[in-house]
Amino acid sequence: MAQNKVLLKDIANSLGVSTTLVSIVLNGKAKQYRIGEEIAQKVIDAAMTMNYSPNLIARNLRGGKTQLIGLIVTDISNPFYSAIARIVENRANELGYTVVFSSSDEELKNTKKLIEILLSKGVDGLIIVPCDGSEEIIRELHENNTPTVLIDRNFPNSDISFSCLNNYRATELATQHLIEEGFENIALIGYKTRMNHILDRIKGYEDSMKKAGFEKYIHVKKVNILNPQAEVHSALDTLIKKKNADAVIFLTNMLTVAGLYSLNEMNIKIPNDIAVVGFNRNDLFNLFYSPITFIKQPLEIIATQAVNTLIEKIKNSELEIKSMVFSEPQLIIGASSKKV
Amino acid sequence: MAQNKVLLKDIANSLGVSTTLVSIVLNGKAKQYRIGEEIAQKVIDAAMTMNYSPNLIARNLRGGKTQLIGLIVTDISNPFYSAIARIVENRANELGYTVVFSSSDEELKNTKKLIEILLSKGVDGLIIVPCDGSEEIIRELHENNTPTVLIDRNFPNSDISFSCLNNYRATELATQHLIEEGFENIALIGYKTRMNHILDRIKGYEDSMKKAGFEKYIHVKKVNILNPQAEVHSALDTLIKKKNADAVIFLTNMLTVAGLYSLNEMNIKIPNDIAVVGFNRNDLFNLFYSPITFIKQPLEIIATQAVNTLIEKIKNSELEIKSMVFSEPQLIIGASSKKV
DNA sequence: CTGAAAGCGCTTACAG
DNA sequence: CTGAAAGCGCTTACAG
Repeated sequence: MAQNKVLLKDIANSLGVSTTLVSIVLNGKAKQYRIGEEIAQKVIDAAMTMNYSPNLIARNLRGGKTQLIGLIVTDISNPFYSAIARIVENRANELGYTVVFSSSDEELKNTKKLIEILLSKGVDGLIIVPCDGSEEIIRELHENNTPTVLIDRNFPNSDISFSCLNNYRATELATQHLIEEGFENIALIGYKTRMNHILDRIKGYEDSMKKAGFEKYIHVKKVNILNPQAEVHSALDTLIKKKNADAVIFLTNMLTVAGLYSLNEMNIKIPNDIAVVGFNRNDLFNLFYSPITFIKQPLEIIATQAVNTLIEKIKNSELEIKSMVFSEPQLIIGASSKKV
Repeated sequence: MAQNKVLLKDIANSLGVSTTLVSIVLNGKAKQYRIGEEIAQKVIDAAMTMNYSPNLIARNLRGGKTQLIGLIVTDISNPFYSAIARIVENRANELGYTVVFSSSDEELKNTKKLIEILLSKGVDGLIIVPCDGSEEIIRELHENNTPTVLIDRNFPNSDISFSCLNNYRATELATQHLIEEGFENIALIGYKTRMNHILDRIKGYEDSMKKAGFEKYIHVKKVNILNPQAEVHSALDTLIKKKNADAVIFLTNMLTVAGLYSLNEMNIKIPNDIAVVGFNRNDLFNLFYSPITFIKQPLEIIATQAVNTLIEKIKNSELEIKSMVFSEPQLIIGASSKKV
């Protein structure tokens, strides 16, 4: 790399000392090795004036660490994941790490390939939003002692650390709120998937409906996670026209946006014709003609926690660190879920 | 790094040949060095079965490349930049590269630090959204022969390659459209900056106003790029109440969103009280009660072009590749700019 | 056609 | 207190 031409050797030569000495001083181990104060200071000054910056590649070769962590999300251009990415970046930087990101598009084969690529680039560990079917390959990672933390989604009955939302509680909050507002025929739109985060959200809804005695109104529509627009549209059409739903909960940010497009198109008014609860904050929700009630995830906590756990694992590879954190959701109430 | 314990040496030993031989074969230089076909095949087979994957760190130390490129945006959680990041990622992957991203928050000192970090991680080149005041340090990069391409913004009178929008044309389109619709007192809200992309956008507007004989209606408000909300609010207040503006053009995505929040708060109706043209696509614009007319950037082209140029530079470091591309904007017309 | 050896820039036992 | 030397895993002249 064209830059950073100043080497340890250069500053050693200029001072007439060994590179060992310089390396020790610059790594802050002068005291430990009882290096003379004056000479230590001279080294530090020289490094400053010569604008020395160490070649991390070389340093890593020797120690086996790159201070690089890999982040695999499903799509970095999804605002939910880019918000997470930003927090991961900030926290990683604070701890001296740099982030390599990549998008799996919810595909197992992409996830597999990205893991391989990131490992060959020498990342010290991985933060992964796992896609459907990825449990096996992620377990292998874990068994190979590659520090790994799941984010946003988790595998139940697994030893892999994760940081995600208390998903059951999220829909419980939403459903109970709608019931309190006087809605009864409350429907739900989620994804077709075996992933736990969605299943938990569905369960939180179903249990709340049952508890209120609304079993008969339980309607769960599952759409394809890739390109949901068309299926969301027909699901809404059925729910409104056939099932007489008076409220609908969307299980993700993308589903909520897709739903709002459809409702606008169908000329269905919120909350007069149907009440809406969405997932994850979005400027759109606040500025919509009927501000959308939504489940807010504590992203800052979720993402920071994931990074903290990962780096703890990286630094203490001999320890079996197992951190499973569910963070609490919050319901932000707007006009979209108010009875009129 | 727990994985990939298989070394070049291991496969050399298992075959009773030298690491040199293995290295050559695995780098596809068997023909070039006229290695025996059978032995070459044996090496390849062994590498496969032993699941060898090279230590890129070591390879890079030797003077090779990391196939890693750095992307510095101002904020990865800004939907505009995360959209770019995704396209950069896709194109880079297609070409065998992986992306390390980071956010500068428009701060020169962050940009500087990030460049240093990314270089010390061994990236082969950089794609940068330059912030105000960063011309000097980026020129240094360029002079040090670090492959560098600017994206979204450019420096005029500079030899640094870039891929960005034809910014002058963007506001020319917007202003002419508003004028054709019958608006006259058209204001503009941009950032306080010396950066060229904003200056060009201002100029495109001013020239169009002059050409239409509306010099007297030229109002350019510049707000602080960090935390623009409060300043946008007071700018709009002045423009509407003091200057009687009948239309306003926002120069970025974030400014447009901030403007919509303010207009809602002030209970100003679009387009009845004021017409609006925004910048960059956003679900919000489409779903707003009065769908927002906006300038659409050909992001796919802009980002792909940046990656192509960067990788061309990386691969042909002896060539002086200078690629300066302005892509054409498109005006997507909604209800927000229609005369009522 | 193939191998021994040097070297990338750094860190860290090991001596003294 | 300080330095000579080995080694991290790989590539690439240089020999033969």
